[in-house]
Amino acid sequence: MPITLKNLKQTLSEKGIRCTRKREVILEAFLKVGGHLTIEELLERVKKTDPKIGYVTVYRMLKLLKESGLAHQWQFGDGHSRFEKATDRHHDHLICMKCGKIIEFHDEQIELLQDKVAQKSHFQIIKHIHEVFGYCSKCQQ
Amino acid sequence: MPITLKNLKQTLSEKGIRCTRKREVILEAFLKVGGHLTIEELLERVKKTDPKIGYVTVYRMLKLLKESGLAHQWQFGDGHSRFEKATDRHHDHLICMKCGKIIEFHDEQIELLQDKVAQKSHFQIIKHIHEVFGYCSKCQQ
DNA sequence: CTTTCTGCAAACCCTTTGCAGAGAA
DNA sequence: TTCTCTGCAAAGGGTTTGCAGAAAG
Repeated sequence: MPITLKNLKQTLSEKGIRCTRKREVILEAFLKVGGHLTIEELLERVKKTDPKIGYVTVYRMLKLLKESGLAHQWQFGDGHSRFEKATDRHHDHLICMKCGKIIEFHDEQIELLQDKVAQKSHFQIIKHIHEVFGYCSKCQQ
Repeated sequence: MPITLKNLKQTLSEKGIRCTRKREVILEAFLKVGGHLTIEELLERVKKTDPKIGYVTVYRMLKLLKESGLAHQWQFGDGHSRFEKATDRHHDHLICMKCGKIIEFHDEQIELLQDKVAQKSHFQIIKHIHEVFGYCSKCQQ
């Protein structure tokens, strides 16, 4: 079941969370863009529809989505939280250190090996970050 | 070649970094403790030898070690930087989200598959982060 | 002496919260 | 009306820096 604006709104309403116009705008932007967004990045998109929406409203909306299990929060270590739709198929990234291009990848074999490693230590995996930094084809010298 | 206090000091001196008594104390503590230390944790150890050493001095020492390639800095997402002695061998981490335990792992096959993924996109790898979050054997219910 | 270190305090930067007015039900 | 939302401004919490005095070379 893909997350649509409609059923997302319903899920929220069932939890007694009001769906204001501003929250709709934030939801729409969040669903449309996809990927791992910082609060600032989402705010920027959202402002194109309604420039009066502020940082705090986006922040609180993402917090609600996270608490409702509809979004995941990531910390990649650059000091910015990143949020991702909960039902996005898991993927990792190749990140170009020069132009910032992001290439998504998913390798089932890597995931399986990772599971094996965890099993060896009786470790229960909840989530993982696998980010590869370097230079994309255009930025290599 | 294991990192000893002696050759560490030499490496630093070659870079024109002064080795004061306070820095020696910090170095000794850093080498002795091992593991993944936050600045506060290292400061606590260091204060047992010289209570007059402050947070900033530890902070700047770790920054120097990192810039000299003698320590690695990690961000595990709890808002605290963690520092680790540089080792010859690359490794990644299983991180317990409850007790904070850190299990190191290295899997050559994963690295090879990662190389393959990058090759497919003509991507030149410089470094990567592969952090697995979940619950260690003791923290599972 | 000259240059680099050190500690304090303050600046930073992102996140989080208190509060009064705005908006939904 | 009554409740929740929203935005501002300010507080938090860890990291980073400016500066004057201390210490190394």
